[in-house]
Amino acid sequence: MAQRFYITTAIAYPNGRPHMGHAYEVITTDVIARYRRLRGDEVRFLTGTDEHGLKIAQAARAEGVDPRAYVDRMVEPFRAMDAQLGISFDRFIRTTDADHKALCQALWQRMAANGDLYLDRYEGWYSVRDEAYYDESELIDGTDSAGKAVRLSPQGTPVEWTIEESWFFRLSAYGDRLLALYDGDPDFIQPASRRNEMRAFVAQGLRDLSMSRTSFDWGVPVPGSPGHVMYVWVDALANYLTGAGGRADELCGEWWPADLHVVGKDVVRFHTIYWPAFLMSAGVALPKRVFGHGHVLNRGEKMSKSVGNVVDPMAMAEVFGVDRLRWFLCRDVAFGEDGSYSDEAIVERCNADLANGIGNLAQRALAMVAKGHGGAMPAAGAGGEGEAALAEALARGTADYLAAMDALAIHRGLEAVMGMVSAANGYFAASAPWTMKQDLAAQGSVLAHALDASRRIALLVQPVMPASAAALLDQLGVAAGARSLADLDARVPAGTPLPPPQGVFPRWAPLA
RNA sequence: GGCAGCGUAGCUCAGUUGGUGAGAGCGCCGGAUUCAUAACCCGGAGGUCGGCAGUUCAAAUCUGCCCGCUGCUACCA
Repeated sequence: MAQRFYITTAIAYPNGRPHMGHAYEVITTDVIARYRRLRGDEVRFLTGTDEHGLKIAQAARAEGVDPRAYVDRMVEPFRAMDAQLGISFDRFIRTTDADHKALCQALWQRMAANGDLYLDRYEGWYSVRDEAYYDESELIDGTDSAGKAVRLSPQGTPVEWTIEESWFFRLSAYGDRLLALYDGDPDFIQPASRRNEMRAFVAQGLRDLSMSRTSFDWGVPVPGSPGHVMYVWVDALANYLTGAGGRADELCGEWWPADLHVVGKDVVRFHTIYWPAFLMSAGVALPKRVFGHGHVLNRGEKMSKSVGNVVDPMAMAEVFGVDRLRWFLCRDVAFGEDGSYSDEAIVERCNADLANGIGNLAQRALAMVAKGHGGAMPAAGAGGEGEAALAEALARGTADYLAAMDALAIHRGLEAVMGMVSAANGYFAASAPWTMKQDLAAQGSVLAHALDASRRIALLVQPVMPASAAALLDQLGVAAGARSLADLDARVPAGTPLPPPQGVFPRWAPLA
């Protein structure tokens, strides 16, 4: 029976254009989703946008448009990016979707019914200009026009001690249960370094959480409490329930609980402390795992407008091709850690792995088949030591790949695949089929073994490079219905006509 | 400041509970080869395993100190 797998990305905050960080998250999550499908799992993949909150309201107002109109426009580049990058989501959720609003309010009422929400006052240093509270430690000292010493926000705007009515969530009551969760299931938070941080955070004691705002209205209204909108994270996190098919009358949709939330390391806290606490309060099952990925840096530097290194992932995909970008990000960046990218690194990596490795392996065998074997898959003989060694390397590589992918070590999985490529190219060179012109059967056998290695490799890289892998499998004569993990040992029958070879992974010429 | 972690070949990193000769990939150099996308294959280049001092028959792997770096340290997300 097919296993069900519900996977999500964090939802993006569309107060700007999508950047490489967004692309990285949806790509890696897509790879995992496709991998599960390849394994035969029944997958639900959710992604989308987080459209409420102060910053959106401010940005909309700055443009003099309605917030709804603003987000309707801002969401489009995110959709376009997903389409361009081949993101195979099942639903693109927007927190402004009608079904989501209803679910949020139901979730709220469940938490309230459990006695975890209470009305109190939130006090703090508030900047009217920024419409935001700041912690004492964030304030800087300055002087006003009269030369008097005053306290300023990090943006240099004046702040004043303000008291606002707010709903609070009894987060403080959940510390022990959260610690028990982390300790009872070490995989709940990954990587381990993040788990340690979150554990330390909880262990130091939790304060109750301000759950509503009255200073602006762009959010989900708190039921029965006019003037209050929900703290944006309540609304944002709840998207995973809505996306699972949850409704106001039944919070748990058919896909809940999530098997995996893939999120950036910067939002791990919200997903591993607030979110489980909310769910515990509402009496809803917890997600099984939260994975905090690292950030990808442009040449090792954080992207910033002042440095002038903000990269548009769509332009990048345009230049290099979607699959090259996907391959690079998955192969060159250790999943869970920060990584770095540059044009040079992408070209280098893709030329080495794709053009010289995977592509060349297929091409050298296919060319000989086209030339000397009438363009039909030759018969594979029983083979000798060389074939046995190759088979063993392929089996080991496949096992390593599966283990790594199951453990979310995507980069390790691809490393294992490259080991298979290396073994196959080694086998080809050692067998030297081009010297067997006098014995076409022997030559054909070597080619068949090499092509089968290519087939196995192409099968495994499908999650990362869907389009290229499909093109390669076409070249290899693999039937459309024989491309899942279950077909790993299904060799292409001898005699199968193979189309004229065409390089799937052309070498990238030196940058101009 | 507190807590956690890291610092191994030019680059990115592997190195279980301390023990035969310190590794991989990329890049680089040399060789071989010519089926292939000047790719593939083979070999090499030798890095005080951040520094110092210890524990031990034996430490990259344990302890202490020092230097450097990173992350977390809550209500913008």
